[in-house]
Amino acid sequence: MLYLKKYFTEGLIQFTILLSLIGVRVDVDTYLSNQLPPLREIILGPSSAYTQTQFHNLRNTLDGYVHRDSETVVSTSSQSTPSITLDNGAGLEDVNHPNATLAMRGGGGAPESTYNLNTADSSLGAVAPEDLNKPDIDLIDILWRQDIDLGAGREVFNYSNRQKESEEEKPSPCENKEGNEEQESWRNGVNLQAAQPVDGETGESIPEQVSIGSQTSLSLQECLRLLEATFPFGEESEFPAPVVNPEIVSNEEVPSTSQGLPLAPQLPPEEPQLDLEQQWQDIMAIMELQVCSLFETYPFFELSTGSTPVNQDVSLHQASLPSCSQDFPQMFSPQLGSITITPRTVTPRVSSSNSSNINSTFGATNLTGIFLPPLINSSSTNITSTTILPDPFGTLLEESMLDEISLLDLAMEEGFSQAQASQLEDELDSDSGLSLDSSHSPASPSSSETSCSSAASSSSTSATFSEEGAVGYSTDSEVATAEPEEGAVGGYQPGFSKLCRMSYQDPSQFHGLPQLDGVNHNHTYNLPLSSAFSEHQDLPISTGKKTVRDKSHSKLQPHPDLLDKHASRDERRARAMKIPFSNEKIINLPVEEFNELLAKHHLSEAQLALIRDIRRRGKNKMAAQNCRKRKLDTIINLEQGVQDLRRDKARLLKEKMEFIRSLRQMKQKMQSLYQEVFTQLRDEEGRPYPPSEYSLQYGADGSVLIMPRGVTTAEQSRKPEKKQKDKKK
DNA sequence: TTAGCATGTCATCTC
DNA sequence: CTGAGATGACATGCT
Repeated sequence: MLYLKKYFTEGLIQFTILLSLIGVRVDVDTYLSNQLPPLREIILGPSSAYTQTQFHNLRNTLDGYVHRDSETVVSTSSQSTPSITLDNGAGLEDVNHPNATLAMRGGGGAPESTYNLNTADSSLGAVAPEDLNKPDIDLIDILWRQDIDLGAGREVFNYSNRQKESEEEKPSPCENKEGNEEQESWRNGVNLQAAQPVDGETGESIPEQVSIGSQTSLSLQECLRLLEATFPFGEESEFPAPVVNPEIVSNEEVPSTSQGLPLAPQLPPEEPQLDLEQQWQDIMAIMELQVCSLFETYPFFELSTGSTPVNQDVSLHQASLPSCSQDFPQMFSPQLGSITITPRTVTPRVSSSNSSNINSTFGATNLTGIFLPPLINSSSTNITSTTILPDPFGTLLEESMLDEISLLDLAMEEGFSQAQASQLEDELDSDSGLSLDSSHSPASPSSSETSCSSAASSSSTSATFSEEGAVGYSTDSEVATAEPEEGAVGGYQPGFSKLCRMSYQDPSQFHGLPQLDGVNHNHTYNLPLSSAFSEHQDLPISTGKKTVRDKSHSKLQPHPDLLDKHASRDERRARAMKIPFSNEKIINLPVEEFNELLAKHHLSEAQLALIRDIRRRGKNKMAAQNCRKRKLDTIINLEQGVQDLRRDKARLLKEKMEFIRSLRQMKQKMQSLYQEVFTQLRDEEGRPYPPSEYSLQYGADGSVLIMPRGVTTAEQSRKPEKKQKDKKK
């Protein structure tokens, strides 16, 4: 845990210092006004559990701007032991407040959470400039380390300390001495629980009965108005007066696991957390990789050279998610900080409420639940860990299913050169087993037909295609001219047909592999030469492979026997059987013309049978070629579809990451508003409400209540009128 | 010599 | 029923 904390601490410090240096100011009003419509539902969404929330004290930023002081988010608790004393599960209790409108409770949005350094991640995620580069980080780190070297411990950055100073400068007029003391102690991370009555049976502190009357400070109204303006709780314009029901308060004493406030063991054993730490370290390592390779240098060039790029893109945001859950226990539990600072304050109240209960608190009526992730009530015990970890890990695993091509596609979109992409793709391997972009072995120079076929089916280079095609064609012509006697026999000339009929209009289409997008889906490449060729016009153009071979032989040994030797079997048979017309005619003539042709000649049965076999085989041959071509086209189309889908997947993933980032920012802002409002609340005596005992809730009707923690929703439903207090929205 | 590939052929099925 | 096409399986030849 210490390691993790250090991680977060340093990260937060670096970031916050940077923010201070650059004077980042976040315009909450503008942002929220624009983002609010979906905000509520987003916040209420299931992913809320992942969202890091953070209570930032915005006392001094009521002007609608959130100035994030770098030091305000630094917490001494970061160095402390993980939170243990979880609040009574404010969220859990919230669930039990069906009628809860904005309820005031203690502890929920504990400002202490603001102190937690673990918010660094969320801060980074929320406000970190995307262009934050490593030198900046290094500079910040150096500055921070200098502070440390100068003797400024991390406590120097403790928000509470600074808050003290801030309060000294701006004392609240409504605060009386008691209130100041309480608030100070609260802000200093002192466990208020220790100073409050604790139920001896349950270990839960008994919330102080507070009657929020008309003396609610004006700042409360202002804050609520601000909150209302930025958060549409409902149509109700007035908040019910928050009234504390003594019964409810008393009921808090009831040990209720149902409230998610089971008595938890105190500090969990140190050892069981070691594994957790290790796991977190692993996650952090992944996050670092992602941050470095994806966000800061999103272009792929690092991915291609770095570790497996696959999951970096995928799990970046996912990996960051655990951090929020990790943060919450400390962020939102006042006791956590107190424990860290004053371990003696650890009480049996430590809550180890499990996530299931916590999740159940994520009701729509639970304002705290909105702002505070479920884990707010979780301690850093193993229970919590086990409940938290599966999610990020599961997500990682799930996202790991994203194939490498997603990143590859992203790279392509990002301008990744095709060569690099191809290289990367090769490295990433292909599950198709098909290498469409494979460098096709050049067709045999001695086979024009082969070259054509190869070019068609195997996507040979255009150079090979055009060159050999031309060669093949001229060769055939030469042969045809040189050896007209072949025509007498009439032969099947698939090669000639291909050369003449195949319409690979643009051999260059076969460039741009591996997609083979330009593959021309022409299934007519095997159509024989026009049947207009008469028998006497039939040229002795044999099949391509034979033609080329004939070419070489024709110049050296133009003997017909040798030519016949290389003719197709059917051609030879046809010659042997003295078939009076060409195989091309036999094969390609329409049935009627074919029958007429047969009728014109007196042929023996053997000749007729041979002719029919030749026709059958010839047609089947073309059919087979077409079939193969179709297969290839299908594969190519499928691959293209896969690529498109991968591109879409990568794009959607990118959008998802952006959404998550945006959501995180919005949640942080809402959390800040929550805290701001809460910290402005004063009871009738002018004292602030301890966040450990009260929390804000809003109801479906839009009313906002401040409710004491530990009050079940059932109790609320029974006596809501006693607890609710309409507040100006 | 062998593997891989392109092509041809056959059998079978469908229309 | 026949012819044509489609397709799986196998054979053949080439690199």
